[in-house]
Amino acid sequence: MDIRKFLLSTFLFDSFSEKEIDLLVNFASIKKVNKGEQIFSEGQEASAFFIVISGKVKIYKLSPDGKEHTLHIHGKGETVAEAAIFDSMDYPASCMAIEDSVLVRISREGILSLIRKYPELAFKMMSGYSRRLRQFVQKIEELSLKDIKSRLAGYLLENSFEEGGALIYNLSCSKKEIASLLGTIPETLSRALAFLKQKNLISEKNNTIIIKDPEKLKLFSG
Amino acid sequence: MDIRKFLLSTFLFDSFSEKEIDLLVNFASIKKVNKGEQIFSEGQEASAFFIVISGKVKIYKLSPDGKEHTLHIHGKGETVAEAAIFDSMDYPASCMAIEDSVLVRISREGILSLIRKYPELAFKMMSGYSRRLRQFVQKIEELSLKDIKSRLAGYLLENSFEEGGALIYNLSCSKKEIASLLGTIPETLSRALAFLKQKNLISEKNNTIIIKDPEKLKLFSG
DNA sequence: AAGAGTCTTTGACTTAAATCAATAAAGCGT
DNA sequence: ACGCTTTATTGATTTAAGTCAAAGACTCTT
Repeated sequence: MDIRKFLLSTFLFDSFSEKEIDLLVNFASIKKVNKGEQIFSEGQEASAFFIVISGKVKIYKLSPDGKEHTLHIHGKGETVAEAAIFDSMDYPASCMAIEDSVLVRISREGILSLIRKYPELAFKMMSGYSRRLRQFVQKIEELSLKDIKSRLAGYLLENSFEEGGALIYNLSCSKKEIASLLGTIPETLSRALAFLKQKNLISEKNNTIIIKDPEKLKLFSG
Repeated sequence: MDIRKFLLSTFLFDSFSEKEIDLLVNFASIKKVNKGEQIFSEGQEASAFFIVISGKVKIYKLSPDGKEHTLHIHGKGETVAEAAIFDSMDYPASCMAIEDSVLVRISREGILSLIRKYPELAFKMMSGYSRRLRQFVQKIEELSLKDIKSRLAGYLLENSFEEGGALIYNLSCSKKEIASLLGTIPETLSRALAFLKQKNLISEKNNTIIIKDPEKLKLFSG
């Protein structure tokens, strides 16, 4: 298992050179967690951030009445909690494995000392931050001015891939989780999916959604 | 408009010291553009990035058949094209003012040389990115699990200040803008305000909102 | 294979907020 | 001051999405 390759696939480090990645690896370690295991909790001191090698973890917050809202699900190659490192000493949300997972842990002190020594690395990371920020802005826009059907259509197009000439989305996590990602509840997602099926834009079997008419779906996501 | 003050109010530079801002200002200039004026074009060398002081600009791409597609609209306080700067790349899309606008222009070479010389500035900037990210996380949370009345109550408490023993919120911008900030429309904001007034939690006169009962309002924002 | 448990779907209902529409009030330029 | 435009409020209606409830499908365990 080559940690370097994974680091190069994250938005924060994808423009690092091999040598720069080697420097980074000095501060990285492997962390294995079981499904349901807590990785960190909201309010804890942020001593490190993580990158998922395999499995899936969710970032979530609890609302005052104890309801859980998933902000993000991180899969293979994605970074977790890097925002907490430079700003607060505390994690701004909680993180839990939703599958047995393997993570790279990068220590806060490690990454900070590295940037002090090699400021060029900061340029590359800031470019990554900038991109991440735009993702959030887009999510807020979508939440406030698109309905569920549009958000679902956009999500499917965004996360599908081509396979044998057809656009495929793999239902790798539960619809409950997807609903939460889209800022809604399972019932509503279920109805939205039914609607798109009924319009013959998608079909579903064996935990995969087949996008039958990407063009029309794109119109919907508008 | 004092560039220093403005820069200190942006998320990217708000933790800079006076001296650091002075260094930055050496590479900053004001750029005024009229509605419809081009700010940069796709493929040009990215020689600078911008922060919007007033007005609005759009980021757009032209498809091969000449059709324009708006990717994003940036308003006051937002950064434009900074990813391209850190990537040392060409502008990946074009930018045009859609209103008469005023921007700060910060040269690529300027900001890069500054960070090379003072790597600590990169921490402050990344910390700025982090804080902004957390703001967005919070905004997403509020949008998905609070109703307008709660969001308004929270917003008022968040943005009010004490004056003569009373909590005051100054209506410095139009209610239209506040509505947009809260992710709703003026009519709904108007009704939410009326509701809070009717509950005797707030009152309004002369473009100021007086929070008469902060404790009860706090309960509402929960 | 049977039972317990969670997911998922579907239906009936409720509610928050958007839309549509019509005034009223406040700015602004001449 | 006068129109003219933009902004703000209020009412009636519609709609999207949440809630509640029930049943079917799917795991997992024993």
